[in-house]
Amino acid sequence: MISRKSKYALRALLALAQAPDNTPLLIGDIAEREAIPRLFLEQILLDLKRNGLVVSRRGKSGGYLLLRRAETITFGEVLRLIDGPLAPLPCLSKMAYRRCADCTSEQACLIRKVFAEVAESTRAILDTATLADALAGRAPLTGADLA
Amino acid sequence: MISRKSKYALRALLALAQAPDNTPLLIGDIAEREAIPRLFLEQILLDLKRNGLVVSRRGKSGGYLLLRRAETITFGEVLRLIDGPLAPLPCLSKMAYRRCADCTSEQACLIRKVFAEVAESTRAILDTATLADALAGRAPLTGADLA
DNA sequence: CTTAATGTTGATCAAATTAGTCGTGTTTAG
DNA sequence: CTAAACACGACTAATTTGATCAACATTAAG
Repeated sequence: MISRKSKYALRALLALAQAPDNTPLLIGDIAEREAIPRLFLEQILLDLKRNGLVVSRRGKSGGYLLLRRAETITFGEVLRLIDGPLAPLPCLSKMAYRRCADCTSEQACLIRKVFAEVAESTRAILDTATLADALAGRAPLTGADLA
Repeated sequence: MISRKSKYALRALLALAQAPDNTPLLIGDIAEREAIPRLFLEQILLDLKRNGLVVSRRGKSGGYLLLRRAETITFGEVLRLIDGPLAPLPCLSKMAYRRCADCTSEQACLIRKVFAEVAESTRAILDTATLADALAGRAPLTGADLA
C-alpha cells in the first residue's frame, strides 16, 4: 500500500498539471477539489517545492504552479520522494541500497530473487508512467513491454 | 517494503521446506539459523499454523513441520496472511477490496490506472512463485510471461 | 502605506502499526 | 514425574502516519 500522503501528492500534481498555463492554483482550491486536508496539503506542496517539482508565488494572487512539464514527472519519482524506496527489500533498492541486517549472503538469499523480479517490474511501470500519461488515461506499460 | 515479519515467515517456511521429511524443526533452531528473534518467531509460526501452512507437535521431541507441499505455497499467500493486501491501493485489492474514502469515481481516478498495472504485475509474480521455486533458485516469472 | 490574501516554518500531537517481550500456561516422550 | 517442547494472551517500546497549530513572511491592490 502506498501512503495517503503519496496519493495526495500525485493528485495535487495532476490538478496542477491540468491548470491553464501560468495560472497558479490555490492550496485551498486544490484541497477542496481533491478532498485533501488543507494543512496536510500545505506540507506536501512544500516538499514538492523543495524538490523542484512545483513553484509557489506568495501574497495576493499567489498559488502553486507545476515547474516541470507533466511529461517529465514520473509516478516513481513522486513516490520515492514521499514514501522512500520503491523496492520491497532494502537490499533491492537501486536508489537507496541498504544491506539487510540479518542477511548473511545476498547471493544465497532465497527470497531475494523473487522480490528482485517484483522490484524490476514495478520500477518498469512506475518510472515510465508520467503525469501526462495519467491525464491521457493511457495505460503505462503492458506486460509485453517488459519482455 | 515488506515487513520484517513477512520476511521472517518466508525464511522460516523455507527452512521447514528444507527439513528431511517428518523431522520436526525446533522453533529455537529455526530462530538461530535464520537470525530471527525467538519469541517473535513463535508468534509467527502460530499464525502460520492457524492458517494451515504448518503443523506443530508439542512436548519432548516436538517441533514444526510444513503441512502443505512446498510447490503449493506461494509468496503471495504468505504475504497476504502476514502483511495484508498486496495491492498498492485498497480499491485495487481483489482479496480485500475497500473503496478509497476520498475517491468520488473509481472510473475517473487518474492514478488508479497506473497502480492497477502495478497490482497486476506483482500479483502475477507473487501468486506464482512458490517456496519450491525459491529453493530451486528458479526465477519466478520473466517479463515475457506477463504478456 | 496599509491591509487582506496568500504561502512558510517548525513544533506538536494522536492514532496506528511494527517489532518485539513476558509470564504463565499445556502437552508429551521418556 | 519431569524436562523439553509448543500455546496464548497481555503487554510494551519505538516508529511511522496523518494530520493540526500558531506565529510569521511576502505580495498585490487600493
